Amino acid sequence: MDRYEPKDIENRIYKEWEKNGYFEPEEASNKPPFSIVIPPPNVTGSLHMGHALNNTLQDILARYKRARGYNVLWLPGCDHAGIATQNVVERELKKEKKTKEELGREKFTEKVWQWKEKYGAEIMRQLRRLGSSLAWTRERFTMDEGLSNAVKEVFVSLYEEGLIYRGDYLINWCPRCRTALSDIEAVHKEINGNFWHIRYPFADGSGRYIEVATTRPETMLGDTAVAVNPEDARYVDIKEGTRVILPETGRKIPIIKDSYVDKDFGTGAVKITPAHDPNDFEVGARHKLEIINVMNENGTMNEKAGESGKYSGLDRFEARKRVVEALDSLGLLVKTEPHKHAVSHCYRCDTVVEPYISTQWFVKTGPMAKEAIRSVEEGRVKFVPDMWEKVYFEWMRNIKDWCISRQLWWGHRIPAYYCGCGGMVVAKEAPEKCPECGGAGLKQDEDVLDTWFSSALWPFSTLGWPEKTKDLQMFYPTSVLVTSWDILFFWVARMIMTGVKFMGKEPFHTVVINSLVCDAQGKKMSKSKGNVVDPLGVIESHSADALRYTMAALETQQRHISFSDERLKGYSVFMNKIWNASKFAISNLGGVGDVYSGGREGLKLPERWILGELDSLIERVTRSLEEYRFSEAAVSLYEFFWHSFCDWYIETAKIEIYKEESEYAGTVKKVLAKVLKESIIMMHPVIPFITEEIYSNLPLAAKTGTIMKESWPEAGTGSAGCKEEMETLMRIIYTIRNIRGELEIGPGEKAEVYMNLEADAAKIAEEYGEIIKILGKASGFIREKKPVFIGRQPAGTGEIGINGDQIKDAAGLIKRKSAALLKLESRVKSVERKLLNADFKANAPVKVIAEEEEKLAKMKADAEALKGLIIILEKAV
RNA sequence: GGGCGCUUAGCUCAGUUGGUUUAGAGCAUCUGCCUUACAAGCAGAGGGUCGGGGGUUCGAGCCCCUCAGCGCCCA
Repeated sequence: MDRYEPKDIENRIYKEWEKNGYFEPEEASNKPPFSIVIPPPNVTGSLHMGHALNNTLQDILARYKRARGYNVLWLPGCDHAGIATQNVVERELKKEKKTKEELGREKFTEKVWQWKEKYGAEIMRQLRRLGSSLAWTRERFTMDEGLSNAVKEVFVSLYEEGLIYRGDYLINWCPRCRTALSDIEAVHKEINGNFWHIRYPFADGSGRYIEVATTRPETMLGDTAVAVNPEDARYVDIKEGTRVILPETGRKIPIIKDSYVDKDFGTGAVKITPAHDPNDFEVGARHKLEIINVMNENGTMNEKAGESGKYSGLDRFEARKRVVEALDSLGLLVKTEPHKHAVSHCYRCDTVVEPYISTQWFVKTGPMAKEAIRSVEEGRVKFVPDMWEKVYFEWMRNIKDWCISRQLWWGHRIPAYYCGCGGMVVAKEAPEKCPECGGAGLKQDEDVLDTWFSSALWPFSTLGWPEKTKDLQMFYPTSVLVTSWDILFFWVARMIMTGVKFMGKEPFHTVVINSLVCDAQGKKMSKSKGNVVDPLGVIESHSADALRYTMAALETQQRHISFSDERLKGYSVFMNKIWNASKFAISNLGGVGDVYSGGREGLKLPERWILGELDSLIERVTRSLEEYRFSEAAVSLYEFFWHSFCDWYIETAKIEIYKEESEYAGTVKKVLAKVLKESIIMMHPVIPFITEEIYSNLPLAAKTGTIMKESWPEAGTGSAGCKEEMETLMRIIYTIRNIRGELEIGPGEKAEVYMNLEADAAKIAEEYGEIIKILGKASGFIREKKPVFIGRQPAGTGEIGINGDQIKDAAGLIKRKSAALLKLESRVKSVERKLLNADFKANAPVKVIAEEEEKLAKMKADAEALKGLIIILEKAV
């Protein structure tokens, strides 16, 4: 075993695992199934910190469950990310000064497929680098034939049931991507805009006018009414239907009354533009208003914008400026006031989204949402942490219909076919004849489906549905979904809806919501902020294991976790610690054969103790993982391995091992082997590489070929009671070290130790004097006090001291000790008060009272000892 | 406007049903050490009264109310 070189070792080990098929589930198995489907990353993307966290957690569960005897499937794949992928390929084309239109649909999609092959493979490579134990034979892509078939099946079925419909509605339109978006793809952002107050003159030539206020003056060109609240006193004299002249168009539009208008906001009069505002669209529908669309698909104004198309061809923002200028010059602009308001932006390209009227396909979500709400209400799907259930309910109970058509070329083409006669067929396969007129030449819908429509089917489409495959039978419903909360609505909610609808069963029983990874300052990582940490870079400079440990340790079920270099470095150092401790153990395990498997009776205190600690570690880590408390598991393992195993057990073991002749050394080595082996098995889900490498070097007889085939350890028994004994021993040593520190006795210098301990502690000190001597660097023990000694009382066990003839800083020591005494005395008082309280005595459990009394006694003894010490020190000054 | 979350040591965070310590960890700080697994280390030390206020209780960081600050989601 030479120096640990994570990079070479990690690559080599991963290849071995994959080659040996360790990631694949057993085909025929008696083991209970455990399955997870990966949240499919975009083909356009590369691995970011969010993926690193998300996949680390999934891998921890997969590896843990394998060790627990489950037949595990963790299914890999990626999704086609319609808009995003089309965008990047279009950008590529632009470099060659070409457009997708020049290429044509077929050639263009070919190009995208080439892109997908290249970059999809890249992200899968990165997942491998992270150590993900994904079943690569099951890799899927949302546009695979099978998954595409599932999409068609679902579309047709929902259509036939009336849950998918087509119609003209106001949708969110991205003028840059030139496609419709769903409501959740339009992201609200606070914008510093203006509120323009505009006068619309009455058509009767009276010179009277009505003042409206708007944040979007350019849309006035499409106004078809002005609305006021019927209760508004300012407008009671105006009869409904009174006409005003719409400036810049010359059109006459009516004043209508609708309680939708907030009379306390602005002027109380609202311009109504049904084609360009969702609320106005509804008002328009109620009042049967004309809908005038004044824009083109690319966000420019069309020929209907202004008198004789005055604004036609202008970009909407330029048109806004011109309209305001024109109104100003006409004297119709009353004022411009700054106004902060929410504006929708495209979640893919951040362009301001245009509410736009067009023909689109929608999913009627109500009925499916109702079922999906029940799934969570009735506990068939649980969220971890459960706080997310509230968020889920909130959204699901107010769900809107889902616009699923996208004006793109990359994606699942909508299986609807149109005939010249006006007929339409929705079918999985292209029909030969129009069912209405019998004519041939039906044309398929040009549009594709929202990527999330196919992602919604992921838990069963990936397993082969609608075919009745073995995988589907064995692994659906999947067990756990691990994902980030930012796609709770996009993905999780919709999977539950389709799962219940098409499989009759929820797609998973638990949704583990992982945190969003932010930078060290808690800010969201983003390219524009330049605070993005590249996980591959971290893996290169540290190791995949260090990154994974950091991720696990940080995952405390908060919304955000802060990734910092210091934290990473800390766990990187821990890897080194593990490596070195293992190196020590392995170099001493020659010839032990196997790990200790005997009872605890014949063992000495350190062995009994460390095995007991191991027992409780096993219980703790197991419980933590069962409850998806990743940080707790990681922290427990760290604490145990470093501070129990390395700091104490290895140090005591050395004493025995280094002895020339020690019969007991063989037992110590076996215990050492057991603790190390079981520790690395438990750490393996978090840090698979280093644990595999250590495992392969363990000189033990009974080993499988890989740590991946080892079973999860089981807690033993028989160490009860030794925890306190060991702690007494440790406290004696700790006290000696503490005194040495205060006396500034160098580590090379040995000191005579005075001990006067109570019975139990004295017995331990007697029996394990050698350990105390070596770890406390004592030259010997004495029973008589020297004239000047310094002692600190290990609570309740007696007195310990070191000859303090050469106290270097007595004054400083007195100061410190006096402060400590003061603190202690105030605590003594507080506990005394508690014990004097009759109500406490009456109501508290006996056990608690006894504990408090014991606590008080110890504190009092400590205080007395401190007092004594201070007196001695004062004499010494 | 509706909803949710957060506020514990200088920093980042634990603290699982209210009573395991005298509220913990890592990093940072201070002191002393190259002790044959590890200086990416070892030994020791200092540091918080748990955002403010009120309440429930024998007892609250943990439950309730309220105020303040920060953040997020939905409209």
